[in-house]
Amino acid sequence: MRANSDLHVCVLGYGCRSKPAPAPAPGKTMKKQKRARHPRFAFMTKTEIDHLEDGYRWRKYGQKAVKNSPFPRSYYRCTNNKCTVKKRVERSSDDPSVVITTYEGQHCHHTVTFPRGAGAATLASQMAFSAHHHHHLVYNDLPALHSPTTQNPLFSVPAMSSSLLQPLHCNRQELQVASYTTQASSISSPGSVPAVDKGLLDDMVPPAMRHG
DNA sequence: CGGATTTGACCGGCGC
DNA sequence: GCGCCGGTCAAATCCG
Repeated sequence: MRANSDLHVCVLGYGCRSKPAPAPAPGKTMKKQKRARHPRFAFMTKTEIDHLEDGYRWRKYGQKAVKNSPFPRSYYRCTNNKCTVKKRVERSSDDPSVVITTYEGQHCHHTVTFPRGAGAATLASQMAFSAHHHHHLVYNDLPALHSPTTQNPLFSVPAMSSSLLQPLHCNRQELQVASYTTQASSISSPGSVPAVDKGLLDDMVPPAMRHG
């Protein structure tokens, strides 16, 4: 059962930790890089589903109770062994119906299965990744995730266009309908955030998807 | 039986 | 220096 009745996505932003990556201290198993250098971005999804399907396969590798939230935070890693993308999933303490998903890194492969019910997650993630590619959106770091009222969302997706729920049938025009340019410009102060243009759209839509 | 999930322990960063 | 906290590991467990 997919509770996709009220899917609402807000891309919060992305950024790289500005902290210098320290030399890997002599730990027991080289504890990876403590400070990730990968681009990160987070978006909020108003959904009852904890783990949104975004077209990629994720393996859960941890779960922790976090200080600011009564809900645990889950840690996922892309199951593709060549892909180091990670994501964190947690519920907003302010609004339990809102799931905050934080992606870290970029997929080096396409989706294994195109999402059906939760296209917003994929769309938002691809938008943000694409935005990173195009240097359209630059955040120093993530804004306060736990303060949805003061955040500065880049995109807002109040309602999932039915076209987005048609996997493999999304063509350029359909996606353009859902490119949220007007939403983004109305939410953000003029000029601060460039609208999602066709170039961006072009980048976020895999070639295989375009001929619909 | 293989892959995914759970869960407690461990480690490092950071603030005090 | 110490304690808190977030992030990751890895063994155990679950599930198809």
